Amino acid sequence: MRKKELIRLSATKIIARDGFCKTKVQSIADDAKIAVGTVYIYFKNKDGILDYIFETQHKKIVKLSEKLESQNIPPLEKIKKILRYHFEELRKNPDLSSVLAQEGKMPVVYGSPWIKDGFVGIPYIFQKMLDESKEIGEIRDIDTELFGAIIFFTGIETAYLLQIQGKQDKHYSEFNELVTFIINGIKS
Amino acid sequence: MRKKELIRLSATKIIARDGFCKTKVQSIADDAKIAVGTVYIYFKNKDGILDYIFETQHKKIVKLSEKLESQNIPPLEKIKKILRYHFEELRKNPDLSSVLAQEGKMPVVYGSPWIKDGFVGIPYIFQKMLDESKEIGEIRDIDTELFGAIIFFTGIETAYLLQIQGKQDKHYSEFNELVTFIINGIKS
Amino acid sequence: MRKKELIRLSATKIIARDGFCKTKVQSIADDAKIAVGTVYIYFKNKDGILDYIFETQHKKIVKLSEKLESQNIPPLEKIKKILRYHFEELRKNPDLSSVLAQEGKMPVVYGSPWIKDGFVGIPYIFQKMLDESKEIGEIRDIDTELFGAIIFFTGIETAYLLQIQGKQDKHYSEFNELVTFIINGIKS
Amino acid sequence: MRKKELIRLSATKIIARDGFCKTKVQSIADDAKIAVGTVYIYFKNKDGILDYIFETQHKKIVKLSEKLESQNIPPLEKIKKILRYHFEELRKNPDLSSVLAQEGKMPVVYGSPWIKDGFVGIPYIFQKMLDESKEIGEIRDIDTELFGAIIFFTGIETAYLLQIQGKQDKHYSEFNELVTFIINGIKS
DNA sequence: GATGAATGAGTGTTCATTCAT
DNA sequence: TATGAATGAACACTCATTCAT
Repeated sequence: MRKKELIRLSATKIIARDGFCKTKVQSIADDAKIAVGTVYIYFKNKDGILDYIFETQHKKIVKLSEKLESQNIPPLEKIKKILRYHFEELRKNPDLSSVLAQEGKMPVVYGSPWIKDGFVGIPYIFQKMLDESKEIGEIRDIDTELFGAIIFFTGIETAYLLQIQGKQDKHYSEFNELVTFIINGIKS
Repeated sequence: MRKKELIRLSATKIIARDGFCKTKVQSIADDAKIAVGTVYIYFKNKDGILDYIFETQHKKIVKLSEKLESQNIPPLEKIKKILRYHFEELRKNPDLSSVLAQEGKMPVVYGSPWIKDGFVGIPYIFQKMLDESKEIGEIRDIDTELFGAIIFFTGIETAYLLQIQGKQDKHYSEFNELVTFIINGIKS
Repeated sequence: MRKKELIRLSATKIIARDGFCKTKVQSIADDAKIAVGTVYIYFKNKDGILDYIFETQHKKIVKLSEKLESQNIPPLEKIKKILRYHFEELRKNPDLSSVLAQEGKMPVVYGSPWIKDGFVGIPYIFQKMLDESKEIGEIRDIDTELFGAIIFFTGIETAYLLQIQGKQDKHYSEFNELVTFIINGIKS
Repeated sequence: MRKKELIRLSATKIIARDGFCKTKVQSIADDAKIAVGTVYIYFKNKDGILDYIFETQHKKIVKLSEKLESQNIPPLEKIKKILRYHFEELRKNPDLSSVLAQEGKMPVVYGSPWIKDGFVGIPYIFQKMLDESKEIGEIRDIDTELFGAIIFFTGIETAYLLQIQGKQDKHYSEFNELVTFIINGIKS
């Protein structure tokens, strides 16, 4: 596999376990069975690794949302699809949900170069969809900026909670509960 | 003020700004205008300071929930009251909402000595209330363990989001939106 | 002794032996019988230690030259006195002559904060004295900027050469030879 | 050009700018537009590059001195000729004068394999010439070992000083001043 | 010979923690 | 209690060197 991806996967595993700050670059390298120095060929520094983890996930979602935009789907449905996709990703990679939940609000992330259209950009995508939804009367009059973010972070959080509550197997049904919760919570 | 409280407040301020791991004990001491050594009279170590921040907030909520238990209030109403109280606390101390949101899921917290009946204990309180609520048919048949945690963390998250979105002044109305969102989301 | 001086002396010893770049901060700390961390209480970084060594020597010479300025001494005599003083310093501390000779022309030194009136400032002091000397016809028409520097660096170099040629004991007579060499070299 | 020479020239440029210790082999390779690995085909290690720079210059001077030996020239004249040749070399390659002045007294150089008859050998050549000169009464009774070295290093130093004082164009006249300085300094 | 990705020992620097005052 | 200088283990990052291609 491409070395950079190898490092991303090992880093996700270790950071999920130890937390970003307590994670040693050496541990990541050990897990990836490469030398420390190699990490620094692909990443400027330790922060860069975390950035890349977020960036990768961010890109996937943005790509999906762009694809959905070109389709004629009701906005709430689009939100559901993105949530489902993201949820499925996190189910397949539980460590990722830990990292996103644990490190997703760290100041370090907000100082990242990709922040301009970064992870925080996804709440904005949700906001736009909620705006559309509001216009056609699907949902009631909520603060879409706030709820865009709430919905996004609640999604990550729920995936994380399922994991620490040992309910990985119920992912599918619990996800439906979550969607029902959200939709009922905002619909007119 | 009692030195220990002084340290807690300074620590909350600094940790909110820099994140726990990047925070230096020296910075906290500087902010509190005391010597580093003094911190170690009141706290076993750096982790102990974060513990104490969570513990303090936890105790307040447990105290309130115990008081509510002795009263004859519908369970959903109890949840609302606790959320409102917590929200009000976070509004008065925005740094606290940053700390709770940023560090509340860190492994470090889960390794803390007070964890047994700790911060994570609050979701359990919510769970019990949701169970009661479910029994009397106020809400539909949800996974109360999961939703106890979702509701609790969403509360903290929302307070944090209001702050970074610069909506401190709309705290009250946004809180009502959040409560409506949650109640609508779970009611039968 | 003051810790900072202790570090300066140990650093001079170790740098003379290993060269600045190959010198480990740990070695300096070991020699000074203190912890590495202590070095960083007194110095911003490793470069700062070298700066301080130069700065200290520079200040001594500037002080002497200021004292001489206030006296009614022929300029060539002033140069002799400064050279003699510096030479005597280097004889008492052979390691210092190694450091000044070896590191005195490194780019690192030229990037130092004290460079404005720094070590390179001493050649300028010599230049002024040569200018005076030229005016009164003591010496011939030389490029005083160039020879100010040549005389200064030759002084350091000679002290260094005496050391590596194992002639520390002949310091006094060799110094007189050097002075004669310089004076004969520039006089009218 | 032969790769080894290419590397020597690039190394001289980079070392003059950054100092030997701070110079990365990668930088030299970049400047020479070759791969790092290639450097290690022509040189055993990084020190070897510096050795070669000195060795090259040393060989030229030894060659010249051997040629001069076979001619019937007064010893002082020989010294002048060598100095002039060396000076001219340094004028054509200012980076070289920086390297020789900056690194010529480093312990690293004294640990080099070619040191036995190495760069430090040139002072010895000068010493022999001064001995001859002293015998025929051209110069006064000086410590020829010391002055052989002083004269040699002063030559390098002066070339270096001319460069940092921005007097490259005056090289010729300044050189004559230097020679006059030295000859007057040592003659009977 | 030439390459440059990979290596990993080595080092500057930080910072939680201690303890003599 | 309070102090803050001193400690030294720990860690991010570098870079000379190697070797499979």
